[in-house]
Amino acid sequence: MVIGYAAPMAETPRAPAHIRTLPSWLLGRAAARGHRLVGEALARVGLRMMHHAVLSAVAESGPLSQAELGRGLGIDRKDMVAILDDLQGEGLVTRAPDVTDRRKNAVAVTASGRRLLRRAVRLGDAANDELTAALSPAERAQLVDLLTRIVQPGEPCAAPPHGGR
Amino acid sequence: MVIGYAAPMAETPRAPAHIRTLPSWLLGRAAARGHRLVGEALARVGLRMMHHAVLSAVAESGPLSQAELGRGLGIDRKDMVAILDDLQGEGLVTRAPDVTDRRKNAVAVTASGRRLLRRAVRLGDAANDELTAALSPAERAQLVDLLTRIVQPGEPCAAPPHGGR
DNA sequence: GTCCTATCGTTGGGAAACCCAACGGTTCGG
DNA sequence: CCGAACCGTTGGGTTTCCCAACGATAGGAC
Repeated sequence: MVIGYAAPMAETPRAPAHIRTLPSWLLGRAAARGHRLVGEALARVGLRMMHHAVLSAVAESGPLSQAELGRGLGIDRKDMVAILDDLQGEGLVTRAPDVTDRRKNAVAVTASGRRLLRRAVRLGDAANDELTAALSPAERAQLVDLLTRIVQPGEPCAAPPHGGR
Repeated sequence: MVIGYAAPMAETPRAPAHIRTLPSWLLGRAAARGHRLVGEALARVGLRMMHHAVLSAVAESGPLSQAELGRGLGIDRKDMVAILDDLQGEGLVTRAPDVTDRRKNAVAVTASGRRLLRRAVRLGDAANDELTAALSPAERAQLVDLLTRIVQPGEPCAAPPHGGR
């Protein structure tokens, strides 16, 4: 039972049309490219994306607990431990017991952490420029706006509504 | 805790997170949400995202080889084997040796595969509607356009015309 | 015809991110 | 005092991505 098709398959190697119109698919592919670009850029200062995000959050919002960091960035607690182990091991952040709540670790950025972050920000920004090279500044701003509204469907997860007690 | 160093540039009253303005970060978060929503939806018909993508590509572009599928969808050959093993095991696609090139497998969709795909498409579309619920139709179209232009330049695994090793 | 290169499917390994569930230590309220 | 809830830690697991081989096959060079 041979299907009698005479198809020069080499002509259309791509384009499943339907899937390419789905935001979920496009988001996945675009995120993969962004992850690759930014990952390669940050690797030049020995950082990974998540490490960069944590370092940036700590440097901006002062001493934070690991749980607060995880909620704010959407990182799992398991991974947060490993990330902070790495950052602390390289002297980029400090993990000190919180004085007011001994359950928490007060994560703070060090001087060298702030210094490295400055370089990482430059590299990350450059990678993002390359990622959005096909977009005009206005289009990029629009993309950021649209994505922000997709990521936060209702309220940010940092503030759960009153009810689940 | 007041950081008292004078910012040389325009200081914003509050800069919540520099990370959240980076397209790469937003893309990652948005893609994660889309993956979760679509994944849950497709799970109701026993499909995963990649399985759905492969099934859709095969149903659209007729018999294809595994390598062509992988290039068109950006899926690794290793994973493609496993995906097709699953799809074939459930009778959704057939893997027959290509008559013109015995290296290739001619992957084709079956009747039940096409039937299941129809349901999967509806579920996937609904999940994407929920994903982009905060966007107007025009905004969603704009998002698709912007994302398409971001994904294009790289063209993940497309064969480079010249290059080589 | 014989080589040589490239591709195809398959198998192997590993990395990174994601999610869930438990445990001891701690805080807080009843 | 006791239970509920939180925190950090460790333990499972899954999925996607990338690299490198191997035998089998196709196409071209000679």
